[in-house]
Amino acid sequence: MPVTDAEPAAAAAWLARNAIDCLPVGALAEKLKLGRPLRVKLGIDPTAPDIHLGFTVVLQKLREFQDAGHTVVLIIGNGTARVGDPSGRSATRPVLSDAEIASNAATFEAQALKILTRERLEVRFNAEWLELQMGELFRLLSSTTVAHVIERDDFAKRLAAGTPVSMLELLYPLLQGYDSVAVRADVELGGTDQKFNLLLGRDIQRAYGQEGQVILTMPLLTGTDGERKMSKSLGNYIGVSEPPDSIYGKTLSIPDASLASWYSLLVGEQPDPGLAPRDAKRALARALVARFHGAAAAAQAQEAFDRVHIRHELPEDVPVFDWQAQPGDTVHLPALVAGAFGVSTSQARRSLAQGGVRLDGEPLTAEQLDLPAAALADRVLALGKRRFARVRLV
RNA sequence: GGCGGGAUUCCCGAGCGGUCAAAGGGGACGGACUGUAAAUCCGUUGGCUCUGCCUUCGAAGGUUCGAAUCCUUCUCCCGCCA
Repeated sequence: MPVTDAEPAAAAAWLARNAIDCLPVGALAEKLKLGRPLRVKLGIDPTAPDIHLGFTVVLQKLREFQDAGHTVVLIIGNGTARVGDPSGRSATRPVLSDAEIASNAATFEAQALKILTRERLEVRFNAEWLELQMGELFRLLSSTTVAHVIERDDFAKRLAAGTPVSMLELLYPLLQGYDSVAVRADVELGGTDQKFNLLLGRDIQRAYGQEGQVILTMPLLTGTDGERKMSKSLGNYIGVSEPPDSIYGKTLSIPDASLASWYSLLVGEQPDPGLAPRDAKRALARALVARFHGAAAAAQAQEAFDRVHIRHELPEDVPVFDWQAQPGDTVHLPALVAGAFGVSTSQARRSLAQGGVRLDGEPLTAEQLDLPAAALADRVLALGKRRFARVRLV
């Protein structure tokens, strides 16, 4: 696909339409006027091998650049991962081992290709150029002042609060900027939390005699908790590689208040205003499953969810749990429940006491701690609303 | 180099030498309700052969009838001053 011949100002406006910042003002249109494919950079910290929905917001923007004929330069930060990105962190991040970095990076590209196209994609590892000689490192360090770096919001907060900030972390933004120099980036994307780093990249490029990159920041997607940004370490994320049922269910679990922002960041448009929140959420969940697993899987996920949660029926395929007993034996329920669902015996007792365990839909009471095995054979045990196991005596 | 502070159950964070498996919050789990695994409310939240027993409070020793709470040493972390 050729570089789009659309009018540069209009093209720039389109690309920046849902971005928070596109700086400097007017610079993107100027770059587009060059009439050549731009080099659009995105740096990835290979700490988490799972790409989650929040990250796809940025990836989709990259895809738009690709579709317009530009080149995406994906930088796997195997060099900088030895440092750890301090963005938004309140504590020092642990440094990853080479082995962890390698395995994480390996799964990353494959997942990114669920959204990016392989054409006009350049994948680079920054360890390639981060073995800096002292002289080169000094040149990089002299491009930036301490005052400038500690202006950054999270550094400022941590310093004010007296929490530690290591020299290594201070160095991170400079190394990220050096990446821009190394790949001669025209544009760099990131979440809004990356604004400082992206801007610093401009300064560093200019210190190296290059034209400064345009920076484009995308809004951060809220996590499934509806409060904090989606992040692997906060456990409020939906990974693009998760199974359909999981993506569907987790999407339905977001608070209604998150619907509008999820729609705008993930779908690109708002739901039909006449749609009830519940139905808008179902449509969103279906769209997301369809995006990563196909329309058929989406329909199936919805059906599976309705079956279990709305009609309170059994899932289509209930896992079988083998239990060693003769039909005449007595079965101690806490042990059975613990074994079937992988919880502790104590936890199983609590669930039993709270009426959280059902046999073929009938709640078991705390008094029935022992049942004859024959009463359990081939019946379905349920813990809570969504864990099922069919008991099979062996 | 000097002085001081801290390490508690998944996380944060309270914990007079006994009544501490350890407050409170978060998270998680279960229940009720419902339009969903939303919201709200209630309950539970170390393990087990469970009216009792066992293992936890950075590590190792010690004092004591008895320690998360006192002492010693050690490891790690942090602040202030230089």
